[in-house]
Amino acid sequence: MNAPNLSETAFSIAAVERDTGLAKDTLRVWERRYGFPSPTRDANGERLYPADQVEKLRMIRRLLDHGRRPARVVGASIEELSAMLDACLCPEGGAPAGRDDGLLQLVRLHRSVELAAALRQALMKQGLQRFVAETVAPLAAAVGEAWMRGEVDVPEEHLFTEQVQNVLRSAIGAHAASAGRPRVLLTTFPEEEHVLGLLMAEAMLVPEGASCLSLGTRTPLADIRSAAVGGGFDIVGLSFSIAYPARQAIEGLLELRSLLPEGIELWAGGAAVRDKQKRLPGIRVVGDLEDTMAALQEWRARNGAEG
Amino acid sequence: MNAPNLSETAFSIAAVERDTGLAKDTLRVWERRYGFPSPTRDANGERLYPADQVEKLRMIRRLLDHGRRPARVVGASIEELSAMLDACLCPEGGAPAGRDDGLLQLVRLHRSVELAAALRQALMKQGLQRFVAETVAPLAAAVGEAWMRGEVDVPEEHLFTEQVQNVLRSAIGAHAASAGRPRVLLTTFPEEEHVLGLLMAEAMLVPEGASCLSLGTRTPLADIRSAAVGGGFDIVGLSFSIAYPARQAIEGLLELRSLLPEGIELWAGGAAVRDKQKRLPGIRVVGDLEDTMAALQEWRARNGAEG
DNA sequence: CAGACACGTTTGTCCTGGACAAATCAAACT
DNA sequence: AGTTTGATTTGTCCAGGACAAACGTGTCTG
Repeated sequence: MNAPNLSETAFSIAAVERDTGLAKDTLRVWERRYGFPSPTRDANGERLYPADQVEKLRMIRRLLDHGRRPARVVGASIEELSAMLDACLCPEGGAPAGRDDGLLQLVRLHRSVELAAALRQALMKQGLQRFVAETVAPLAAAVGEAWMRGEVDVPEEHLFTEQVQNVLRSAIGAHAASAGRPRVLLTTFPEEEHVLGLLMAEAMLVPEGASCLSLGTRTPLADIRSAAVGGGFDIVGLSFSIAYPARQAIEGLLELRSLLPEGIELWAGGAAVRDKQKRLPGIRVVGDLEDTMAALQEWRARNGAEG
Repeated sequence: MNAPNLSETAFSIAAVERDTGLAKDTLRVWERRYGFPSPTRDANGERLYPADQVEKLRMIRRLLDHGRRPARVVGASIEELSAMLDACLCPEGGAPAGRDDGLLQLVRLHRSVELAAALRQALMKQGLQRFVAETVAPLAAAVGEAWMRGEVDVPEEHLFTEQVQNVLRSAIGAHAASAGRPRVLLTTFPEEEHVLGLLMAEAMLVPEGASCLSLGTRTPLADIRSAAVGGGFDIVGLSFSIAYPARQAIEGLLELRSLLPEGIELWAGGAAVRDKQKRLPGIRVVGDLEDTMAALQEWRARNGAEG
């Protein structure tokens, strides 16, 4: 009695917007067009979404992030959605997690203390760069896949991000602040809030003697420009998660490119820009973490003689 | 020519919502009622907000966060708004920044390397808890004030947050993971993305032997509940920045209180809930960082004998 | 056969103008 | 001084229409 039955609680349209990330307008227009969701109404005629419909909406959201289109997923049954989520992932490799299954299990089971210990141990054993490339990146991919499947939820994803952040920030901070070149400014666009990509990039570059400054996530374009120009940076690095719309990434990158002086390079990495190099003239698309190192070598080859 | 004149750029209603935190509905209803903002229209009849109006909206937003009411601020001139902002801040202490002026200057001037060094030095000198209470918290307040006055902008605020985060996460990570009581789960509500409050709380509690787990920001209510229950936590701690609407904080806290079993305490801290204790029965409002320690002592007095 | 172009469809976001409940303020009252 | 009552302010919700950008598909070309 103290804990209300979750199956009976219902959510306002504002609550659903924040829990699913679907705009109020979108929720209303789906109802009009597809007949789903079909919320009840309170005494004042306002929508009340039952918990199971909210859950279904969250599954739909995940499928949309993977490129499905609404007409094919809004209105499908729970079972069909579940099947689609499986189909989204299976073809891309039978056992994608591999040796990191242990860590993924720790995330799943909320074993935060053990997770932190295991991460630190791996860091000690591998060194920062290999730790990022061989442990953190695959684990992040595995968590992302499990998230897509609905096997991990918000708290697990947060737990994972927090623990990795703790370890990486400590490790990066342990390096003496370098005055070396290139000077790299790292951040994301205003709609992107995933920070791990930035930290992984920083962790790869700092041991090489580059001088990195991360502004964290969600920096407006104009502010990226002024920070880069005012701070005397050689390179601006942007990170994009898989949820970031590719179209928006390209548009934003081209605009930023036109804002920046030619002397400052623009690098972009992450799932949203992979394989988009040809549509991004004047921008260095960094395919993966190893490619980051290659890009750094190239920069030094270009600028070493003159700089 | 290469850099478009900022005074000529204009923003869509969605961009203004993102930059000011004012909902689209609110922007439209203000225009209808107060005649401000008064955006132009594009070829398609959609609102286009000039940059100076967006700037004014940001000032208005700051005043609303400080308790002013819309009728008195929407429609005032820039000069009047500026005067109100000064009046908001001056009475609360002539020289609020004091000894941290030096650090604030480093933030203002983007001296990231010096800032990081100064923070680490202060940490070494003061120890973690005093560092948080005497250096980080006043500096955060000073940055917040400067933000309110418009003297610092997005990049400075990000720079500050990142550097403090680096130092605090390193320091917290340096403590051996404790198995002690109480076990505290720290996070924020979905609309709140400021993380420093959580880190400061964690930095105060961990040296006392409490066992803290931070889930980071933006955790849905239902997930807070399941993480708290499943993880065997004694206390759930929520952090609210000054920008968080007090009404929404109270509503959310009461709802979460009803979701949590009685055995788990609920603590709330931050500007948005200060002095709201009487409206929050069953919830411990933590006034400031010292009060966090007091609350911890109280918990141990209550639970030490039996637990 | 890869890639560029044109065309119909899908889809998210914006619009107007009305409505109302919750929050707040002001005044009268124990 | 604190509480109750009534008037006003204010944010959010609703309906239903509109449209441009994104997308899928088929066609043509080198």
